[in-house]
Amino acid sequence: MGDTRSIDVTLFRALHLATRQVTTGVEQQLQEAAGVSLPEFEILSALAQLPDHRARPREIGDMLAWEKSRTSHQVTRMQKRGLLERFECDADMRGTWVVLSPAGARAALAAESAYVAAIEAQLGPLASSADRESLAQQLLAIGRDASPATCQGEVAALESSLDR
Amino acid sequence: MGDTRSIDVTLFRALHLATRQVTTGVEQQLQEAAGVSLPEFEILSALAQLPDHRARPREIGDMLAWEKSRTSHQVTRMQKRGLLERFECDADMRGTWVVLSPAGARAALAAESAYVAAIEAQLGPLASSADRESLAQQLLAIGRDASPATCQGEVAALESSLDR
DNA sequence: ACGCGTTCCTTGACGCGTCACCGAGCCCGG
DNA sequence: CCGGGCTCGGTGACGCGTCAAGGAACGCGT
Repeated sequence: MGDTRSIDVTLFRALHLATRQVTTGVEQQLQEAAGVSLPEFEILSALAQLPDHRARPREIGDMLAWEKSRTSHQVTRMQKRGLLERFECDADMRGTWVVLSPAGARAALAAESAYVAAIEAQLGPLASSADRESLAQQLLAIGRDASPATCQGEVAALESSLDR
Repeated sequence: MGDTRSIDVTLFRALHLATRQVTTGVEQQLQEAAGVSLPEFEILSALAQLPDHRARPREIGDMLAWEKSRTSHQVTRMQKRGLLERFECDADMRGTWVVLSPAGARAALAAESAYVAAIEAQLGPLASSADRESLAQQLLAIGRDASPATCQGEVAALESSLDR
């Protein structure tokens, strides 16, 4: 007996399922290709595309739409792994600089291409690219309309990247 | 300058964004309506729809497509909260029964309607129901095609619930 | 009856993420 | 110059999830 669930519940579950599957695949590939997790890659990538490979925690949080304590914890873990370093900030005595270590820069380089490759391996086999584009648009619409009004900046940025 | 990312990367990010937004909203509503988290609800709901409100950990894992150690940890936490109880299993001395406590049964009841309401509140404002249905189908296709071949059973179950 | 592989479940360590909270430096108004 | 509020960042506790490992019962083949 197929349960009489509303379509929305099915959609909700499908959303989770798809995200979980795709994410797991990407994380595995990223791990074996560059020895880095997805959250690690996000910070690495954010710092790598900065001219001097450094940023304040607050900036990182803004770039990634992360809470500051999340940023702090992640930086601490990556510091232990030797991917990042923390330095005092002369201009603002309560702040710090987060800087890519040499190892971190190397990892960022390796991870960047692995990241794209992994995602394309997961999502590429999907129908036409037109389908993928409209799918992305529908998902962004969900993100925009959802109630907790966090990270609208992210949505806007991604949407603008779609209409060329 | 819109970055020259491939569509797949945008799609990947959109997937995460949408899932995060919707999930956060649902969790909040579930929490304040029934005082229960989403993972807690999943176990509660699975047990509640069993005639005697009990199951072996392995069965729970199968129902939810969870690893057994995940199930074990989650049951332990919920046991501490008084939502569940563990009993020895006479038929198989190495196993246990996981049983809904009275409080758990109450919570399950309250949560079930809150869950559906919360999801509809998040996803309802979306275009037509036809759109939502095709969206769900596309997401399930992603889940089916993705490389780590976990939880294909879940995909199949949800897909069958779509074509009536 | 014995033994050995399998299944059942749990545990501990660890990564990730959130919340509540805190100390310290910054800055602006008086 | 001082005081109060703000921002900066970090910390601890906790929930969630995975992996690797392990103990104990089962059950089947001999």
